[in-house]
Amino acid sequence: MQNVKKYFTEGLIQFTILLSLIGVRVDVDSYWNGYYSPLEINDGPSSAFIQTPFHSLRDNWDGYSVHPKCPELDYFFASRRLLDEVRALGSPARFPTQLSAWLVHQVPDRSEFGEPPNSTSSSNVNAGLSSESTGEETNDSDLLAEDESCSTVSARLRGRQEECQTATQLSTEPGPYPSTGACEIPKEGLFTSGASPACPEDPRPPAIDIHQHWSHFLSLPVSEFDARQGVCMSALFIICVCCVIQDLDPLVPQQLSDLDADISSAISQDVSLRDAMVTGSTYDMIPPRGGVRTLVARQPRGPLFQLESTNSSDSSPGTTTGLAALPFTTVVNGTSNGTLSHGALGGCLDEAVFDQINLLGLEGCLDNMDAQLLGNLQGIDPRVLGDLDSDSGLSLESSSRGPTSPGASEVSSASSSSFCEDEGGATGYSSEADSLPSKDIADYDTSWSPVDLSESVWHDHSYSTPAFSHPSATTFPHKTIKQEPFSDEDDDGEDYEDRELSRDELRARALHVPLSATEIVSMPVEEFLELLEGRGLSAAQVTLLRDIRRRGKNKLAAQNCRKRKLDAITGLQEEVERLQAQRNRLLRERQHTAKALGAAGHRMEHLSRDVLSRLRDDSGRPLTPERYTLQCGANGRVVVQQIRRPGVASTTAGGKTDKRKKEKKP
DNA sequence: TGTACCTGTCATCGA
DNA sequence: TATCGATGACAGGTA
Repeated sequence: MQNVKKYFTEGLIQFTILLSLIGVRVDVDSYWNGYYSPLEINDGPSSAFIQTPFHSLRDNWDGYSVHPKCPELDYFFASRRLLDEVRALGSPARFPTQLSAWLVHQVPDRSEFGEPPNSTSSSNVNAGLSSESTGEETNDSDLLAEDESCSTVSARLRGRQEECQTATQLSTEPGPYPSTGACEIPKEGLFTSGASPACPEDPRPPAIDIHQHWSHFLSLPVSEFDARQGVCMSALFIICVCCVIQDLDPLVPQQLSDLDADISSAISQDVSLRDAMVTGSTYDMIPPRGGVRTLVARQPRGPLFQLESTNSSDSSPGTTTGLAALPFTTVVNGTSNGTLSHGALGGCLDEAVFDQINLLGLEGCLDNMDAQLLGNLQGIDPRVLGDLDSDSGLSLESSSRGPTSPGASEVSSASSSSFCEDEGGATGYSSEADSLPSKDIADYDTSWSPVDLSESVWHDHSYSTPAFSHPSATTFPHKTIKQEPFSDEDDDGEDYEDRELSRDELRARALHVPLSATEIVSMPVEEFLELLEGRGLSAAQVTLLRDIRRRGKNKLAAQNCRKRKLDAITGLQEEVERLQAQRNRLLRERQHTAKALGAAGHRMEHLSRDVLSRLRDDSGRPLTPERYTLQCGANGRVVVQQIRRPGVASTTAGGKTDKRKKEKKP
């Protein structure tokens, strides 16, 4: 298998050269650096395979790891914001998908058949890339970018001297072409023998040379090259995709054998690139059941490469498959296996996403669905909406769940604020009836395919969507791994209500307390006391109300307390790190200072020797450092001082001092 | 089965 | 004295 991978990898490199020669920019560096979005359109109306680096955002959905200079940053945040708005509409916030790759192959340029390169039949994607796809507005920056791309490719190909030489020979073909690298060679020359329509004024070298190069490059006979070039291109591209999937993205679970099984069929289909659709897990709106319109995830059953020849634009808006083929599912779901997604060039993320939404009728579907959801929501006490994850029916939307919680508390709040809290974590005294609601909420209103979402979808706990507890109003796409499919017994409406109520609310209902736990906890003290006194409640009701309020308050207080504790721990950890860094810095400074001090001492010693050697004592003998030393006074004057030794008299400048001392001593 | 973690609850203290 | 917030401790549930 390693040999196969190596072979495919080398094939990828070769194909990189081919793509560069035909004008398709291949950013190999992005592959090696884990930025798996190598294919970009450089020009040409037919080379419309584009990829949006959804998977590059796999682990940086929060945007932290996006390079600040990344040109896609703005698009990224814009798309994130828009997608959040889509989530906020009430639709299933996460669209699981299994589709990781889509396969397209090069179709003959329509310009070959005399059609204008910018005809309306060109792909929409190309239309969106007019500045590059037209090939006429290429400016210097583009050329520089192409140069960089080509140089990158060349740098990656140093180990393959032969191919590199071939590529260099092709790219530096003598002629009127600017020496901007292999990317400048018009791809038309590869497929047609005539001059390229992109640059009609420029004479082209004989196409046969190019064919010979290509034939040699592909180790194919010249006679076979013309007939097989399309297949070769397709096969190479498939190989390229296989290499990408197998070698470059370890998250892709599909096996190469699965891909190989589909290659033949894939090649046999004449699919336009722009028609290649992203297919993933799709949601179908099943008929209302018990008043609940349930989204059913439909797992794609086709081969990995969904070479559907149906034009995506034909999808009528508003159809029930509007949620299908969501291109941003890979983005939304950070744990998706998606690696290759349909989309536009880097920077066209949001356009691609919402173009797909529009094309596939998601907009209409969302409208229909959300209208229903909102209609149901209107009948719900808004305060109840936050009660779902609370055992006692209390809203946990406290400040402790806010996004400001840093560090460890952020993790805690992230997990607790998600849907998964319903199932994860303790529910307190949930051995009683109150353990039921959160655990089985999704049982009665969700229906997922057993093979659906199994492990790759709902593990992302990082998003928070307000849940509402009304069973007939929503679906709970979270934590459905353990959820049983629809069962008849789940249709019992009273069961719904009983399950979602907490213990305290059940008790309150039993005692006919007309208020919810949220109301009891959140109301002011005066109002609460007025409630206790003014409504003629029984002692049991009053006790229960006090207990509910006390427990609810304490629960929130406990949450705040834990949040503060985590914040304190985090702050202390940061403090420790800061102090350690400061200590290390001070140690380095001390070492540096000691070293500088030693050097200064040495220089002082040398200077003293030099000065003393130039001085003479009263008898004309040079001063020796053994007997004299230089002393720097407070006023900046330097004096020679004789080292006091028994029986040694001072001379020169130090004589006066010694004399004065001698005079003072008696 | 043991362990870590999360969460709800109780008891207690101080404001 | 009642109320409330904070916090330690405990218990139950889950992975």
